Amino acid sequence: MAVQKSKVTIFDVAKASGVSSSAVSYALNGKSGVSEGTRAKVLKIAHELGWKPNGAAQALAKSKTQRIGLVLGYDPKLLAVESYMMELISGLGAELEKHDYSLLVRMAVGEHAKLSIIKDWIATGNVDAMLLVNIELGDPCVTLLEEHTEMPVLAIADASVSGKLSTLSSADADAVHQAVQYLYDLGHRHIARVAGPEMLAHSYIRDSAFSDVATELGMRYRCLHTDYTPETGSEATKRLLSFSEHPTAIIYDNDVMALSGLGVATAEGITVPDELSIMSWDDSFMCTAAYPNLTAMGRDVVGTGMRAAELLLKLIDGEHVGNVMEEPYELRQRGTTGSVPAER
Amino acid sequence: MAVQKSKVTIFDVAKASGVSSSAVSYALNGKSGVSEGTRAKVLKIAHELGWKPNGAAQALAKSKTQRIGLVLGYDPKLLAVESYMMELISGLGAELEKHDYSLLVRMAVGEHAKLSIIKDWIATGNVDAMLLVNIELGDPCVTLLEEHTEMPVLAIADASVSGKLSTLSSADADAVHQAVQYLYDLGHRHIARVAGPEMLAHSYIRDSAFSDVATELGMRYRCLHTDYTPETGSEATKRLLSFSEHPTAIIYDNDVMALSGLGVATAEGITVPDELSIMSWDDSFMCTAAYPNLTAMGRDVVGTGMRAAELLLKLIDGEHVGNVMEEPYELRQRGTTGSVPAER
DNA sequence: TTGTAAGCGTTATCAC
DNA sequence: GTGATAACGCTTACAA
Repeated sequence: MAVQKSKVTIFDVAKASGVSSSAVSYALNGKSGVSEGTRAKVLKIAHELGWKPNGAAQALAKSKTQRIGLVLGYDPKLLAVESYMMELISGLGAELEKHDYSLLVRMAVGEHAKLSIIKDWIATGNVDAMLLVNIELGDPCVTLLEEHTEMPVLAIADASVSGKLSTLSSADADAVHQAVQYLYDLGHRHIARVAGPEMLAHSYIRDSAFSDVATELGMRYRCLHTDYTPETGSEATKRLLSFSEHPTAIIYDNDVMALSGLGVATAEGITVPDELSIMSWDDSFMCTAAYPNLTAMGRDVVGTGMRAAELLLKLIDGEHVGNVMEEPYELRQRGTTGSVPAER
Repeated sequence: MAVQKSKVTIFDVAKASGVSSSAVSYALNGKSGVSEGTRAKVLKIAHELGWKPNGAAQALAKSKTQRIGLVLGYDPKLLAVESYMMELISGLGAELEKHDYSLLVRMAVGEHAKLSIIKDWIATGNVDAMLLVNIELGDPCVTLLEEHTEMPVLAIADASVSGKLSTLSSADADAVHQAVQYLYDLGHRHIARVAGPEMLAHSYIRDSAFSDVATELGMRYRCLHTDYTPETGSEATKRLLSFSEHPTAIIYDNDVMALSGLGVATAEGITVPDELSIMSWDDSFMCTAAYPNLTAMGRDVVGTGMRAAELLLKLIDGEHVGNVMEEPYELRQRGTTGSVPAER
């Protein structure tokens, strides 16, 4: 049972069990073609010898790598400022693990890096399928992958930006409705939003939804875009509060900015939530660590990762997936939102 | 130049250029064995046909996968609560990208999962090298990898826990010195620390260093362990502040807990930094988003990831690495630390 | 300089 | 049921 130094092959197992290499292959893969007796013997010996299939050889013979590809945009700031990606990877990885799949990660650093990594994977066959995240408006990656139907792809995005690709749709639009209605019910009639980068597709989706819902409810709505950092979040907040008739509620696209917004309000002597309500779109540990705890729109990102893994495996099996809805967001009411003051 | 649907092989390139497959291989790999004329022709045709090497075939022939393995402990909370891992991955990935390497990620869910993933990689040869992070005290992974010298490994850890493995050593011990000395110079003589899980090797390293330095300087020092979440951070803070003679400064092992500690102090009417100084060990966006901004011990984690990638590639090339020191931490003084009140 | 052919370790297709 | 043997696509001696 000692761990073998030199790698053992099916030929070694075959010799040790006195059968042919193909018999070994059948036995190990649970296929018919060998008697139960020899199968048992082969399995026993393979285990004793510590045999494991060589990944490269298996991949070459089966044209299956047992790998899912994930391209991350290289912006350490963006990646670090939110726990979204790490949670997604956690769920994805945990689910893939059950099916003997691994996650192959590459960083897209530079201009057309993302596109060329995808091209590379299509040509080299280094992954069995890909997960596409952070789609931008008019993203060329979508077009490329639409053409290459031989590469299974799942997009995590709003269905309106993922073209013909199979999609795990975010519940953003619904959540916007939920959030705005919540503030409306609290009496707010003038709200603002501190959003992420404008070119990100999901920013755009939220932008539109916010505008629509605010109009529908007859509320005043103002939106400023940032790069997700607390600095730009603070700036935006200051600008919003600089008007005498400032909004009575601000929704932030991530929790770091919500936190910095809370700080700005405090520094300017504006009481939260009595004079100003604050909501965060992400619900990370930060929201419960802050004082007062931040009201947030939360969702189960780890669960989304797991769901994505399941769908990817379906796609690899040639099953149809289409457009699947993500679990809805949940409004987690905490200490930074309240009813609007009777008069101002 | 149209993208080929069916994969093109070197034989296709060979036929199209009227040479043999080996000539093509030589030409494409920049090896001697072909005239410059044919090389140019082959390269041109290969490009026109959109040829890219098949990953599995190349891996099988060269016994090189162009992949680095990373095992993450599956605890979405732990992974999400800090940006450390995502930053490390960013740096790692960006540097690997330059050398045509990818990152293969697997989640260790369950008891001995980490160990068996490592065993799997040793046997299947699915990665060329491994990065070992989050080593625990007496970690069996270290022992296993020490035996398998054929698998290049870099540990990111304190050299005292990584055995004979090549190591990128954290500068934790030095940083502890720096932090405590800083508080001492501000007049603090009674400090406390809210630490992470006790079984993590780096917690232990810091534990020891803190004890030593405090003793050396003749300071009172108290330490409580948590699971890194804001809830346990708050609890620990409350306990520390419940004594009439409470510490005048608290250092937290991560920024979420520091933030929650700040909240606890505020809620109890203790002014920061006038009556209590607070420091965070990690410096993420949260520290500059909080109000007041949190003083923190920061370091360039992305840079550490890049350095790790370089060292791993060296190891793969058979070079000696040994024990390399990480860049030192940097004390980033902000609004939550100050001199101790003249009398209490 | 060029082409032929033997690996690399599997899986899959055949006859037997 | 079993065992040769040919793919899989590339690298690399070894011949020509």
